[in-house]
Amino acid sequence: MAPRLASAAPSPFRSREERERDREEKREAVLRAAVRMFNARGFHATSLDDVAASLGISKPTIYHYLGNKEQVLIECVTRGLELLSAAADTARAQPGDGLARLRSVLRSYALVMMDDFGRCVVRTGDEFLSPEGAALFRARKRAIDLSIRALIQDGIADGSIAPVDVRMTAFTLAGALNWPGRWHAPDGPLSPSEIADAMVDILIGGLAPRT
Amino acid sequence: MAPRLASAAPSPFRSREERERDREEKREAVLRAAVRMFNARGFHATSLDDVAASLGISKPTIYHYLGNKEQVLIECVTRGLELLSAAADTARAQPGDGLARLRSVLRSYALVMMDDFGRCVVRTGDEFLSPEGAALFRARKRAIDLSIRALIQDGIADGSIAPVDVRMTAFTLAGALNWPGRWHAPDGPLSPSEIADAMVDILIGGLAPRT
DNA sequence: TCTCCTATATACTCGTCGGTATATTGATTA
DNA sequence: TAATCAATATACCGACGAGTATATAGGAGA
Repeated sequence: MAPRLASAAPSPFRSREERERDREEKREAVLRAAVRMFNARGFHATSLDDVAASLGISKPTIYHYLGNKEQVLIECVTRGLELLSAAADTARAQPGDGLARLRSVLRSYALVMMDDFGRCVVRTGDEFLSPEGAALFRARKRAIDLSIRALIQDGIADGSIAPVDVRMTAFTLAGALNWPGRWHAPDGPLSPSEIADAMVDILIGGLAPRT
Repeated sequence: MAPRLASAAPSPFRSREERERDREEKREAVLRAAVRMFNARGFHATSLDDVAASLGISKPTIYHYLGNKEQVLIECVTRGLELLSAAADTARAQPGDGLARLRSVLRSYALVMMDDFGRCVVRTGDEFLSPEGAALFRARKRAIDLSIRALIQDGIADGSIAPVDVRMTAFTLAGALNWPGRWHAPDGPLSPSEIADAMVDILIGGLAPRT
């Protein structure tokens, strides 16, 4: 049999980068499986044995990739917080007045809340984390809150938003948008995008200045 | 020494009703202690030994009054749901147009969410309950949701509320008002009443018909 | 080829916690 | 006064689950 070209038949011998990519991929798979189970059954009610079983591997393998159970949770929450931060930052950099940009941020925020990792942020109370974990967690959530507040400020400054209590408004908006993270079922009749649009419309309705 | 009047010196011998009242009082004390710890540390992270210790009693005493751990949680959640239902029903029966009555319901709802038992409703996901418990739980939450929807309908009918998507509006309003149950700390600078007013104003703002 | 590192498994330890068996005390009732 | 019941405690059991000790197999590098 003629020897095959390297490009046609990928060698079973992995290079350095390939192995690192493999490793990353496996880590990611563990995280995905874990976050799904955490969301469905709760953190304390999910054992790492369960997570391992759902991937057809054994518990020590999870420890090999992720250290310990809290670390798994922290990585999941961090993923979610990163999505949220990204949503806030990119939408904030767009053109348009304050109200338009706020709308855009809220929409993205709502969508993240219907993603596995976004959900996890909302479902993970401080009480599940160690004090250090909780502090980190709070700091990141605060940064996102400040982003939203800044946007509301901008809107008030440029006249696209009525003069409201910035702090309470940010709390209220975020609170409402967090909620789908608790009840949204991916198989419902409305798509995440439709839900996000509907909620944002309702919330934004009261902010425009009365003409 | 002269014998005292019964009214002046309460006898140490308790009557039937007194004993029943005592029992009820103790049950209530257990529930209060439990709900506080559940809210602070999470259901799974709170052991009944902890709850018992916080009352200076022993675990079997809790079992004597309440059966088992899930029962304790169910009673707490039920208390909260009753407060919520009561808030919805009494405010709904008041005079005024739909918008005014909705405002009143939302305000009461928000206040309940800053009470120990109200908080517990929001912090207790279905995943903590047995299937039967979760079903009961969902049914009662649904009833409350329907109350709010009915009120929005009324407001649309009488012209005090703009024609909105009733279902999504009810979800959004309730979602926003649920949130204080997760972050509100009783020692913050704003009183529950102030928070409730501020949130309701923000949420209601968008519902009045544009003139 | 010998050694070392990575990935993975099996099988264990140990603490925690829900729940229970049983004893005790004292008031209630027949 | 004997029998009973309510209230409470101590001491235990059994399960579960986080985390670990240890073994193995095979590729990577010297």
